Amino acid sequence: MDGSATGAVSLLRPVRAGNAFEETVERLLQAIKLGVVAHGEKLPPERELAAQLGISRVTLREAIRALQEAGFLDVRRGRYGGAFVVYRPPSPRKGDLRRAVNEMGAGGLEDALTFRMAVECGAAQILAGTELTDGQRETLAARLAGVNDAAPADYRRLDTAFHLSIAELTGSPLLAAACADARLRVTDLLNAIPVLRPNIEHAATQHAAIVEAILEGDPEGARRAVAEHLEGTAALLRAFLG
Amino acid sequence: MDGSATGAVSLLRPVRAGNAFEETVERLLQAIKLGVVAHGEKLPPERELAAQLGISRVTLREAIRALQEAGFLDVRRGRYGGAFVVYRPPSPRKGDLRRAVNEMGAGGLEDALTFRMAVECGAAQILAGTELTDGQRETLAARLAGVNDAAPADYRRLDTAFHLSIAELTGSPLLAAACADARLRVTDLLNAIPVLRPNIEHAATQHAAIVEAILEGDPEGARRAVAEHLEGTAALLRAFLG
DNA sequence: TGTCAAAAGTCTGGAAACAGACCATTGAAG
DNA sequence: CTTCAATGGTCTGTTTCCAGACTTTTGACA
Repeated sequence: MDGSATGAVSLLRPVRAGNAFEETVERLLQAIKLGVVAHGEKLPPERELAAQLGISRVTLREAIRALQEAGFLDVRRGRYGGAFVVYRPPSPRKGDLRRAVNEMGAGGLEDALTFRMAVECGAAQILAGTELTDGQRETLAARLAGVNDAAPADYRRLDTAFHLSIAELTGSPLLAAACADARLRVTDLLNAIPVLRPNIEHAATQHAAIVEAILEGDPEGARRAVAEHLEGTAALLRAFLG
Repeated sequence: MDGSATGAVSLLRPVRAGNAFEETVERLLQAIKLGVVAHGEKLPPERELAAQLGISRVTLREAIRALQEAGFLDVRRGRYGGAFVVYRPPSPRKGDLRRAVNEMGAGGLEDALTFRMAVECGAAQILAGTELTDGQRETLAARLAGVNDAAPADYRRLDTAFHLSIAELTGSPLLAAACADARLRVTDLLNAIPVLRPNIEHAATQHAAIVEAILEGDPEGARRAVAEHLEGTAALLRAFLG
């Protein structure tokens, strides 16, 4: 009477995310845009990076070359050489946001926001409910300070670092990966709206509340603070979408 | 001073999950063990399934053959033929659980449980915070009834269906996929412990509480109910681990 | 100023995966 | 009892991807 109950939502999904080359380009681009590898820094050596990504050096090199030709990387040979990030997030222009939303497809925006809400709230709540070591407390404080001291050009990057550190501190790689994934899905959107003074200040207050709740060991409070913060971001996006 | 702030936790992870063949075998096996395709039912036709999985028919056929030789599938030709599931979850034996845990590697158990806690709680909370249509309410009630009426042999399968339907009803495919993934990571563990009467009854009470909170639109309550339920499952696992 | 280690660049043979056409089998329906 | 559509089974050529050996470049350091 029930049959294939689960609707097969997840088991018939693609085994491989298409083409290895394209997937690699995408991944590297995310690392660059997200600031995992900051401007002026270089990617790990090809051999090492290929191993980490689980692809052959040939495929990786094709991806790197594509990014080089697109102006994201500057590749230098010889010892002390490497693939250097040559990219500054451009000032967002009108229409970028709309375009980014369209790229996500129908329902993609709500999906991403819902997903992010679920995993980030969960991470904060869990972290607040665990005993923290001094080292963990310091890391959290440092990341918070990092965002607060950020120059506008670095703001998104350090904001990302702050959010992800919460997930990482839970000690669950799966949860951390989910939060990173969620963040990735909204990066293009966030990069498409300007970094405004009042928004930063508002976010700073909320960030502080999140950290406070976590350090005090208040799971409910931490969850609520993150939810409020993310609601704010979502509202901001919707506002810019008019 | 900050550098590669995010620790690169997620961006240097493998682009492809190894071998397409092995990955496909794994995926199909999960679908079978999880009961997405129940005993006696058949997989979709090869051509269709290959398209859904994003792989070639050749690769899919290799995977099907492997599962056939391992005794999970019975493949019949001709019209009305197909790959029929021939598998009954065996009664768990002592030692199965330990083995399953060891297969997950160090830290894998806590990781999976933490991840599941975060995403399932998030899904329930979000669902409880949205306006539900009559259809959604009915689906939820039906799944709850399904678990309660389940024969022991079907219990895990219908329990899975219940849990996943919460995530699916949020309307966020990403969240649903995350919950499915979380569930998958504990299926082997759950299958390794016996389905005992008192546990089922206890779970039934908790399931009812979850549904009630969701239907009443009580996000906090829904979250708490799911958390309690999952804590119970986790405790059960730990108990069997001694 | 020469050395040399670490990095990118190049090449080749082979394995994995794919696309698509075609064959063989089956059992329900007419 | 014949038909035939749906399904699994097979084959061929192509593309993608890989593993690994080898070459070239570069700049810090002795």
